[in-house]
Amino acid sequence: MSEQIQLGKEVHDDLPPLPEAVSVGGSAGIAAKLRRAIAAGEYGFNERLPAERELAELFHTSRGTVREALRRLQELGMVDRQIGSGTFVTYREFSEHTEIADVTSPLELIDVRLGIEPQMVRLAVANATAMDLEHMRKALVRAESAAGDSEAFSRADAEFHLALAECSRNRLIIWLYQLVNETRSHAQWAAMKESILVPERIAQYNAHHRHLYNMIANRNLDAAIDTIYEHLDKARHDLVGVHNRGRSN
Amino acid sequence: MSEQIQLGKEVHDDLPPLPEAVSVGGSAGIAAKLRRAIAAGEYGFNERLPAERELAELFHTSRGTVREALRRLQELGMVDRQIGSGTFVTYREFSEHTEIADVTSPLELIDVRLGIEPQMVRLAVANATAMDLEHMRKALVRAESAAGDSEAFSRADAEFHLALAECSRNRLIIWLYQLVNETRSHAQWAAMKESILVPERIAQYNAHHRHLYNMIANRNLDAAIDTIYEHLDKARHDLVGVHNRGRSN
DNA sequence: TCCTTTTAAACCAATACTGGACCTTTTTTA
DNA sequence: TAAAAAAGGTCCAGTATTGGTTTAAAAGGA
Repeated sequence: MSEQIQLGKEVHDDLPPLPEAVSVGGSAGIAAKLRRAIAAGEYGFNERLPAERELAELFHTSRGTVREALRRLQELGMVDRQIGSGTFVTYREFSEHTEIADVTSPLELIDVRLGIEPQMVRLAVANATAMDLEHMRKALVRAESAAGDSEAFSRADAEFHLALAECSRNRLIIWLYQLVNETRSHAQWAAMKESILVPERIAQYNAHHRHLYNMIANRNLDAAIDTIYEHLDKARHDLVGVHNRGRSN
Repeated sequence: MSEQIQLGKEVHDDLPPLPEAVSVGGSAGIAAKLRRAIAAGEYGFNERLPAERELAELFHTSRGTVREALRRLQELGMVDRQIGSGTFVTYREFSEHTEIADVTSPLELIDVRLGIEPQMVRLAVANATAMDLEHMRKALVRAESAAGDSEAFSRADAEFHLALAECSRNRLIIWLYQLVNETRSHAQWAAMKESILVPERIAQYNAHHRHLYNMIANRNLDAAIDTIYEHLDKARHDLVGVHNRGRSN
């Protein structure tokens, strides 16, 4: 394992050892090896695999065979490939929090947020420091500049709400909300992002965010509370709308 | 989702013969390395990372690539960047429950409960089954019969509130409340229990519990909500003498 | 033989990386 | 107090890399 991270040293490509890597099976064998390497965490979530041409050389095979192997991994949902960019791992290693995320529905999640976030807002109005507010503002700006990209907005949105949690200056709340955010970033919700986060809704959410930020900065408790309720109510409404439409086939 | 890890057959092949590509992966790879370095504690909370130009040299890459990697880390909420100052770690490690319990004050805990429990009550009124109510009633009876023993009451109290969480039929809420309860039962409370849980207060708490149970069983939302607020307000008051009138939904 | 897989090469389109230069802000130094 | 240094923010054009595709030949197995 030269996975060591030594920033003070040279990060050099020593050519990796390659003992009979081409032992069995053509593309199938290579796919199996890559799958195991990913499952073992050798390539973490969102990390990039070596380029196809590079893998071909490492496995002493041709690029076409490597591509066939990667195609299988893609079918398994373990990697995602992008022209000009690379092949990225989409497989998440199981964490201690993964199980709960897998059995939590988006609606349940909203119900939890309806409990926690208004309280976060109350505490934020009382406790937020200038630096907390600055973090919030930065996430806000990022979310606003990602108006067209549902994926980028989703990330910035999570960051904004986490910044809100940090405004509460309550470490337990921050910690709980990190777990909520983790749940939030998981599968069921991910599948829905594209259909829910249309530009019009993103604009509305951003408007809520900005108003919420202003009200917290102005220490206007009642208006801030109203805004967060409006925000979450709308999120739930948008969510239920998707469900209803989905059932009507 | 758990089928990828299942390999009961176990080919005799060695574990991942695949070389880990250390210095490949572009900006994603560099982001991954930095993320691991931070998670490993190589750069602690609020510590400054090397300057972008330095990192570029260390990783044998250009500044733009390093900036892209730092941008990802910023999106993950792991670092914050200040013009003229540098890039600072904002990531705190809360790996184990005991750690968060160590840094959580009783007041912080009450603030969290003030957010979660009223929502639990709302959901309980809507979703509680007969069996859920029976669990609650049993814990209630146990708490009432422990009127003289602060330790026994404390356990029964935790059980009662957990039963309340289960009435919500929301798995995420139940899971979160288990964590809250864990924090709640942590050592630093032990000393306080004796001074706070005098028989008179235990009697009041029990009265709250019974009323809350009745209101939920009768599906009386408003009265149930009022009761849980009264209960938590009193707990908070008993802690620090501060009265909270934070309800505003 | 016939069919599938693998190899090899070239080209395409999309994206990322590079290596500057110059800016504003912050920090340090003289 | 003023100047210098250092840090992140931004922009640019040129170059390199990456996955996608096609083609044809070679290899391997039933």
